[in-house]
Amino acid sequence: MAVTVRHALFETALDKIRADIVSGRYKPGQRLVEDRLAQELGISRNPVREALKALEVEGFVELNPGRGASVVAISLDEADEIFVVRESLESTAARLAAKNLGGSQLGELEAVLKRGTKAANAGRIKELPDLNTEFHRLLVIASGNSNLLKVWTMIRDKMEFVYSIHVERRGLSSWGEHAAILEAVKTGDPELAALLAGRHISNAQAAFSAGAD
Amino acid sequence: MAVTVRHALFETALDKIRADIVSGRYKPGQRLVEDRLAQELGISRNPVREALKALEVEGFVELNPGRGASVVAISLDEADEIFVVRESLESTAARLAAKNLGGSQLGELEAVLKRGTKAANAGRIKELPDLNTEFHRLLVIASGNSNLLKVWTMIRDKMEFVYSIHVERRGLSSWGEHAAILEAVKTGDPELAALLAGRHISNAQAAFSAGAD
DNA sequence: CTGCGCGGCATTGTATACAATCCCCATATC
DNA sequence: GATATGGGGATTGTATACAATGCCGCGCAG
Repeated sequence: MAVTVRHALFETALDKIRADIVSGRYKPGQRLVEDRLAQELGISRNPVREALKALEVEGFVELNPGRGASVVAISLDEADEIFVVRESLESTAARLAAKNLGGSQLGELEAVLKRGTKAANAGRIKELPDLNTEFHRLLVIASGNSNLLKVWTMIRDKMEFVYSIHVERRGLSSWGEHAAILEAVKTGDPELAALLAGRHISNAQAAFSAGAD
Repeated sequence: MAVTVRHALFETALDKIRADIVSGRYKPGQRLVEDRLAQELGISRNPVREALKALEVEGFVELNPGRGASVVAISLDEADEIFVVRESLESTAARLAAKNLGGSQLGELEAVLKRGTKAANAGRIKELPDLNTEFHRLLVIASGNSNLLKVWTMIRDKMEFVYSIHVERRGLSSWGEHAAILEAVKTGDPELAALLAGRHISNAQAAFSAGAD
C-alpha cells in the first residue's frame, strides 16, 4: 500500500512544516525563513515556497508581502470559534452517517470504539487522543460527503494546533459518549445522532474552557 | 504609488486563474499547462505554480503529480454535497447572528434586503444574484465567527463554480425568504433563524435539482 | 540627546536553466 | 491484427541565479 513517493518533494515539505506547526515546534508568531526551512529539509527554496502558499490558504501561516511567512497566532477567542464550526460540521456529519447507517465505515467505527473503550478502561489514556481523532474522522467519512470531509479536516487540523498551543487545556475526551453516537448511527436515527455529536463537541469545548482555571 | 505593482505577481496570477475557472472560461477537466498560463500572463512559471498550489487547496484544480493541473470536474452529486455543507454552515451562522442580534451588520443587512425586494418587485431579476450573495455574506459576517466565514467563503466559491457550469439550473432565488430570516435575527431568536436559514438553502437545492427536468 | 538619512546585510520575489518524467505514436514482433 | 517497445517531444519538478525590497544599525546634524 505504500505508494512510492515519486514526486513528493513539495508535499514532503508541506506535511513536515504543517506537522511542525501543529505539534508546536514552531511557535505562533515565529517567522519562517524560506532558506532555513529549505536547508533543514535538504531541498531548494521553491518547493518550500509552494508549501507556504498552501499553508496560507489552509490558515496556518500568515504571508506578508515582502516580509515572509510567520506562524499565525490563534487566540482563545478563535479557539471557541473553531469549536463552534466543528460542532456544526460534525453534527451534520453524524446526521448524514445515520442516514447511511454508517456505510462501509461501520465496521471500522466499531473496531475503533472497542479499542478505545478497552484502552480507557485499562487506563491507557495516552492512546486516546489518536483513537479519538480516528473515530471522528471515520464518522465524517461515513457521512459520504467528500466536501464535508475536506472542510472538516481543515478545521480539525486547526483544532490540533489549538491543543498543541494550550496543551494544559486538553481535557480527557469523554470517550463514553462515542458509543451512544455510534448507536444512533447504526440504528438510523439521524436527528439523535446529530444531537449527540453536537453535544459531544460542546462538552469538549466546555472542558477546554474549564482549563482556564 | 498605485501604479507600481510591488509584490503582487503571484496574487495576480491566482485571482486571474480562479476567475477564469469560476467564470467558465476554463472548462472542467481542461488541463492547465503552466507554461501557457505564464506566457498568457507575461510572467514566469514560478508564480503560476504557486497560484496553482493555492487553487488546489481551495478546491478548484486537481494536481496530479507529474501530470500537472486540471480544472476539477464537479458532478451533480458533488453539487448536492456542497449544498448540504452550506446548509450546515449557514444555519449555524444564522443562529450565531441571532444571538448577536445582527451585530454591526444589521444596518447593511436591512439595506440589502430592501434593495433586493425593490429589485424583485420591479422585475429586475438580473440584480438578484449579486444581492443574494451579499445578503448571505453579511449574514455570515454577522455571526462574528471569522473561521466560519473562512470555510463558508470556500464553499460559496465552489457553489458559484457549480452555478457557472450548470447555468441553466440556477433557479430564481426566493428572495422573500430573506425577510423572515432577518426578522428572526433581529428579534434574537437563534433557533428560528437557524431553521429558516437552513430551509432557505434546502429550497435553493431543490430548485437546483428541479432544473434537471 | 534625539531624530533622520544612508548604507549594508538578510530575505523575499522572479526568472532562467536543467533534469526527470510522462505521453503519444511509430515501428517491430509474434 | 494485436500487443509490446522504444524514442522523441512536451511538460513538470527542482535547483540555481539574480534582482528587488525591507530591516537594522551607525553616523551625523540639529
